[in-house]
Amino acid sequence: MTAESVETRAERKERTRRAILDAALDLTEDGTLSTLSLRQVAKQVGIVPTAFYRHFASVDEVGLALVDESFASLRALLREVRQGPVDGAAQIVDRSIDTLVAHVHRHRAHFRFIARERAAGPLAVRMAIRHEIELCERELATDLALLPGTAAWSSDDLRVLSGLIVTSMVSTAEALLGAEGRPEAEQQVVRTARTQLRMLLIGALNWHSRT
Amino acid sequence: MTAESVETRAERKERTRRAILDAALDLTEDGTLSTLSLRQVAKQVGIVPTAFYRHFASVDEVGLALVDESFASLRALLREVRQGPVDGAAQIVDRSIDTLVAHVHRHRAHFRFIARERAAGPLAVRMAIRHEIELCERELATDLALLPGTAAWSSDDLRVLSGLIVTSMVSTAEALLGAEGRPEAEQQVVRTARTQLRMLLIGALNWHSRT
DNA sequence: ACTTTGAGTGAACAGCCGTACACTCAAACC
DNA sequence: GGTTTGAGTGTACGGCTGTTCACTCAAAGT
Repeated sequence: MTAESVETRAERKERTRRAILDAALDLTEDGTLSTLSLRQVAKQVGIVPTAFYRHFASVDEVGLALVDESFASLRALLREVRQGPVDGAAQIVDRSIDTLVAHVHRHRAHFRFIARERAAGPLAVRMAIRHEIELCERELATDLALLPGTAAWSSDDLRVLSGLIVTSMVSTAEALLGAEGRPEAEQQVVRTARTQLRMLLIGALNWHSRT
Repeated sequence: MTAESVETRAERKERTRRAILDAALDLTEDGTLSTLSLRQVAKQVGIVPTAFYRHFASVDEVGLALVDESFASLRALLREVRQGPVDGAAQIVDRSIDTLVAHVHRHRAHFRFIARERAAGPLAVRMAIRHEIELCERELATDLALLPGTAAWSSDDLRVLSGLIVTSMVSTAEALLGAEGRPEAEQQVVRTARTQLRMLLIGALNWHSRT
């Protein structure tokens, strides 16, 4: 029988590649990308150090791949929030934060990775992350332009507000990671985030460009 | 004659200690504390590796000392801003941001260090930084309580607002570091920060606790 | 069936790492 | 003036690092 060769060659390669990414994600939980050694990764994956080069030219490239992955899932999250109904402001706030919390739970390792490397990673990785966050800000700004009340806003002011919101959400995500596994601390973070977003929204509603 | 022994023993030790801290600050410009090796530091200072232990038990302890230093100067900054006159809101915003910009220029290395290690440093260092930032938030909250218009605010809401402001200032500082040496980019960051703080202020002025 | 391809192997290398240990020798102390 | 102290020295060690090179050997291509 030789039951249908269960794994094609490309599949096996892809599986190893995934294993490398997962190992890197796991091993950066303590330490940075720059402290992550190729040999540690290889050992955890179960391959010999030199086999690593069949998949990536350096550890930094693994970092860039992880940035792509992380923001791919984050963009999926944002799309999800965005296509929801535009009901009251309070509902938008609550729904956004609930979605963020769920996503941080689901992709904790990715968020931790981004939070760390955003400030401390290799230059190329830092630049990639900064670029992705800027894309998020831009997308949010175009969405905000569609909201009632922002008709008279300058595009600069829209970008400023979206920057403010993104910054607040990033720091909320970081706080959630810090509250790991302590439900009451996490609830506190969620309450704070809700109030923060509402304050921001009130500021926005009373804002008039060109004052 | 033997002209007054120019350096006492304790002075010399202190000078070496400073040299170690400066070297660490300089060498972390590329890489993190965890990638910083005791041997690199020793070489830059001009001492043999083992002499390092006369001053610090580990690289992490150097990190903690640097956290102390950084926030000592930051607290001086905050005191300076705080004791200024309480004129119009716009003046407070402008003065705060100008002071921040000046301070980031003066202590760029320290700010870079904090920005990096806040997310990526050793656990003890991360905790120390988080604690210091929390102190800043608390002090700001008590100052905000003295401002007109916040009389009816709950203490929770005061903390939330001060958290929002601190977060915004931290991200402004990070943006300033990113705009290193490009004056037009830096001016853009300053303009954005001003608008952000004003939006926050408007949100605060229209806020009513317990809604 | 024969050839090519390429993921994974295994030994070897030069270099850096932290740290242990025994030491010097001048300032500080009594 | 003799003794103690302690910052800085020099050597040596085992362990981990990235990268090289020549290799196997089964799947894929022809």
